[in-house]
Amino acid sequence: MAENLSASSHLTVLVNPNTVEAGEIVREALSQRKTLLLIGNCWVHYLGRARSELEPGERILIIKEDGSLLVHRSVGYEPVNWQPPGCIFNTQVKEGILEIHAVRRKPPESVRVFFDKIHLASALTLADSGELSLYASEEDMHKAILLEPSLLEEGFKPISYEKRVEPGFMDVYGVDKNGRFVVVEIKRKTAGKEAVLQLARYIEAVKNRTNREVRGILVAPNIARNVQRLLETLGLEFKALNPKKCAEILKKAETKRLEAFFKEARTA
Amino acid sequence: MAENLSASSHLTVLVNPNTVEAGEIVREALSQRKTLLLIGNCWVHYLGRARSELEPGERILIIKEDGSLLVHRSVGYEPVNWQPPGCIFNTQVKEGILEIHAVRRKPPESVRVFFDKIHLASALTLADSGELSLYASEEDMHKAILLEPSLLEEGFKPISYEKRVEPGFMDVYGVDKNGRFVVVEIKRKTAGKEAVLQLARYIEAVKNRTNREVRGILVAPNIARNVQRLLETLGLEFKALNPKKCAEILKKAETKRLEAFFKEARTA
DNA sequence: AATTAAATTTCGCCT
DNA sequence: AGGCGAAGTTTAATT
Repeated sequence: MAENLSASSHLTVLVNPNTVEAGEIVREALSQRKTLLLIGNCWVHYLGRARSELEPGERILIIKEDGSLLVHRSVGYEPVNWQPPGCIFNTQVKEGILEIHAVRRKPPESVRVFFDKIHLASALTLADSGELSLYASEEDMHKAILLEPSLLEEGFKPISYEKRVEPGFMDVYGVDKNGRFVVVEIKRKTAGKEAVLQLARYIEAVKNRTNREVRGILVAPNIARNVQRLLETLGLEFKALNPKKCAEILKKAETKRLEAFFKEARTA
Repeated sequence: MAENLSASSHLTVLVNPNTVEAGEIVREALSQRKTLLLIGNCWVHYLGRARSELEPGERILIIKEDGSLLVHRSVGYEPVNWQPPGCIFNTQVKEGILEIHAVRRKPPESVRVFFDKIHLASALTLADSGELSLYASEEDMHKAILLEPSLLEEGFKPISYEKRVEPGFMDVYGVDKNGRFVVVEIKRKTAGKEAVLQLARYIEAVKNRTNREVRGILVAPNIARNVQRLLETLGLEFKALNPKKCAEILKKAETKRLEAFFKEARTA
């Protein structure tokens, strides 16, 4: 009844296989470290950090080469059931039902997926060496300010970055044109209460250690209106800076300059 | 060159289609609110809260009925590129390249996926009304009530737990704020007739032994409608309680307990 | 609608 | 290996 379409050794496809035929595909994928794709009616038991039961319904099951498992419903960004990479799998067909069991240690977890009807089964090899480049991340904003300190304000001189202090890591740390210490907290998107409080904690820590006055500047594309008041109350400052602009600056700047800066900063 | 397998109106599958043929499937899925599955060589541009570029490689693209988009690589739990539900899509085939463009407002974001080779294309309808239950065990519900008796009602004080009486073991046994005895029967799922009758038997046994008035409370996420009448007839009460909520309470309590322990350990 | 808190968070980096 | 912080976090609950 199933129609077999093996387009190549990289792709096996079965449409409407019975559970035994599907089981073969599953074993092929798991044993040969291929990606498995299964679409059909299934139910799922999960037991581990929490526990869940998923009633029967038609879903998409994906098992990847790294031993991760995803069960996706017809809606939603997140999988309804899953297992992170590194699982060990077990498969069996009993009384017309295909069971796939994924287990991992640390933490001990188990996901069991049961299929009684499979619409599509496929084992495939995905050749993928392409690289993902993420731009305008928060780290890029750090770099941009180190590279072009006037982005923060005229005369600012960075001393260190990602410096460890009491509550965590300060994004950027330096002195202004008048020689006063400046702690900079950077957010890629609208700064909320958390960012302000975080900055306040750093300020407090640095004040205690240096026994000198310290300015705190929050850098973000914008700040929540109610948070603005909190900022002022705590005697902190805000500097609007667009991540996009940082990306452009980084693009213009040569990698060499950045490397040179870090080398110099390290020896300083 | 493509092999067409329309197993039913709910499932269209094309193996090794050209980009034009694949484009038809994409449009079918998008216009009819079906789930789209595309496997092939693609590259992706993302622009929105951040920005990213994904170099060419073989991946799995899923577009769901709710307008969410996922691009999965051969490894990893997370999609390499995605778009949350509510996107608007645009498709075109130009110079042998299939482009799918997903846009959403608030925040303004755009994901463009380009395919130049498609191994598998499918449009499908996933019938899925199954419910996901994420919960704690029945024993966890017992513990939660013992830990936080107000979950049952204000002023309740548990006396014993899993106490042996004539027909078996009572789940929880205590007194209410007026000093009246209370027998509690707990069910993790919808309470049925058996649960009510079980509770009635305990009540009877306790009444006979104590010769005092005894209240009976059935605790469950909900109760079957016809059973509700039986419950009232027998003079029993119902208290809705979600297993998930119990799990949360236990988790919080555990956290507090640990914090207390560490604090004590530190001072010791 | 905006904000806060949780998640079976996952993921990466550093100690 | 464990711990901490960030994420294009997403999602649910709450104001």
